Amino acid sequence: MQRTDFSKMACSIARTLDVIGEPWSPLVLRDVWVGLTRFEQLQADLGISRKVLTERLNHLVEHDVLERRPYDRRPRYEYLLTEKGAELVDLLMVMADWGDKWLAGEAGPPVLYRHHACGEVSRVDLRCAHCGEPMHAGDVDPLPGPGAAV
Amino acid sequence: MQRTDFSKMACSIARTLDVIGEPWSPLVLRDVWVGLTRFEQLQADLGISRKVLTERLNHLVEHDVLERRPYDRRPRYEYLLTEKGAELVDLLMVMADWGDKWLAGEAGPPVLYRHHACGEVSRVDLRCAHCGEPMHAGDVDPLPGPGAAV
DNA sequence: GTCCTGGAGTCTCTTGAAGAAACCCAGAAG
DNA sequence: CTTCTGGGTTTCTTCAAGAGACTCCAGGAC
Repeated sequence: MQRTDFSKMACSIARTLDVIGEPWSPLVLRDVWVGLTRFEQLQADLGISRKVLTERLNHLVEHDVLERRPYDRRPRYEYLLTEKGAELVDLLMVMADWGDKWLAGEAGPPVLYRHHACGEVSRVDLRCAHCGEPMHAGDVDPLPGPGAAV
Repeated sequence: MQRTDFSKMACSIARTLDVIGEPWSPLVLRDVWVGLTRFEQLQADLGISRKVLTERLNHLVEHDVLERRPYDRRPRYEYLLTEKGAELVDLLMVMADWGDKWLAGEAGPPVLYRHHACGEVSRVDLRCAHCGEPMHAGDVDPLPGPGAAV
């Protein structure tokens, strides 16, 4: 694929893609989130090639999204979400929400989310951290920030 | 790449990836969002190969995320966000937010977002659509939904 | 000790996608 | 009638993804 290096771009979207933009990476993260934390489990669940799974796991560990931890004396490891990784799962929830709305079809969403705080099956809602009002793509103006390109 | 077909999986994350998971697609969407709507503009800004740009644009149009529209009598077209596409930009904002927090480094975020409603530079916040409390990956339990696999 | 098993990778080979860059086509300008 | 410009298409090369066999290591059975 001769992948372009997104990490150097002055764009947080591109930089994020550099971490989880490769094929399978988000699904690996989802699986770890729901408790499939071992190599064999991930390989079986995703049907991904072992070589690519190895590469993805290493990449995610390098970027401090997953932590590789022995779970037994033998060469047995499991992969756990770091704090950085857990916040990426927020992104996955938003992704799932869009898919639920636009791609689920007749059958309805394959997965529902029960919110601990209220106990209800609910959806995620994007709000302004400052005023609390809804904040969507059309509700904002992008402006150059301190880290903008020269 | 012999890309795996994510669209058949009973997972809204995988299905969403089928629409914008290919390399460059999110960046194409971002560019269209900020007003780079024409083939030449996109190609110049991203430095993407023309062939791949053609493929991505066609794919996004097929999936009703972008709309291809003539802007002159001649063979001149521009690409615009549909409603479905605009909601994908919400996802990009969350992606940018994560990148701002974890990958921006010394310089700070390259782009800031001013919220129309309050006029402040702000960040996006994930809340429960039901109770309004914060809703993050650790605050929910996933359960099988109506469209779950058999 | 020797054998067996299971987890966690590595290696090899083939196919196909990404990149680069040249080429093509329609309509307008001169 | 030639040139220019936007919007692609074509060709060719390189490199990543997929498939699946093979390896390595530790512990337990014998």
